[in-house]
Amino acid sequence: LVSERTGRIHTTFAQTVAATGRLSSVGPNLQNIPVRSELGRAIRGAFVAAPGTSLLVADYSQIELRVLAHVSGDPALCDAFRAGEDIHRRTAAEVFDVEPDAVDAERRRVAKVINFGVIYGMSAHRLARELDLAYDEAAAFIERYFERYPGVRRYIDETLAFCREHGWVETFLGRRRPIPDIASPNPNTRGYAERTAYNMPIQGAAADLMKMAMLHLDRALAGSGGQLILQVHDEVVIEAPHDEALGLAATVREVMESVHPLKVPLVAEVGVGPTWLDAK
DNA sequence: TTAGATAGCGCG
DNA sequence: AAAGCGCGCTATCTAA
Repeated sequence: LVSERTGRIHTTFAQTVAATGRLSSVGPNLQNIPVRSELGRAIRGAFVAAPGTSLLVADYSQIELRVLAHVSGDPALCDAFRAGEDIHRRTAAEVFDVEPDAVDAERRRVAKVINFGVIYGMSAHRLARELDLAYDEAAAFIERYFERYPGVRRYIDETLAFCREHGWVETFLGRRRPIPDIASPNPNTRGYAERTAYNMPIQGAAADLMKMAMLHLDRALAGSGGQLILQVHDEVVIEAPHDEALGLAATVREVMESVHPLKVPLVAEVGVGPTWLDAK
């Protein structure tokens, strides 16, 4: 897969594949390079900057949950992000009815799974299995989540009502996805369509924002030696000469955070290093 | 030999 | 795996 022209490996980004508006990466897929395990991290460390350059890795912090706060307008969720809180800690505090400072690691872990899972329709059954809880306990957590974040419940209900009426949903920036199965008589098919319907405006909006940011970044980098070389959904990798890297980091962060004003702040974190691993 | 489907596993 | 969503690649099996 090494290019004869550049001596490097290049992916191809497919722009009309993912139904949510995300890019996909093929030939090879560079959006699923391992990183979570020890061995995985070693593999990611094999991706190195060209001689004389550094890698900048810039990723959006909790972008989907921030989009959820924006589209739902939920007071507690918006409040948490505006205050710069740790969102998983905040959810734990809400669900377990304790002060954020009193949240231990275990309860934060539970809340993290709830934050990522419940809003996309995770069942109490799966939550129970994943967290090794009793079914009734898991069901109670989900119920509690929606009590504390009633705007999220409203967002889901209103999005489903809209989808049932029109047969499609859209991001707040106007990207549409047809959901014909919303009217299916088959409960499994319809259930899948419903979860898809309220997921797409969130995942899709995050994709919209990143695409806009990439256009702005390309423009901002134009006069420099830096260039975009990779995108991994909520993260971009930029290669820049050593002497420009640190200065560009601040610019990249500013461009990404100001791409489009939301009801809550957008936060981007930028790291610099000799490898893809070190730059995070 | 090739195409299509499935299982398993990597990422956000 | 599962009532979380979105992808791509390799190995394996079946059918043509």
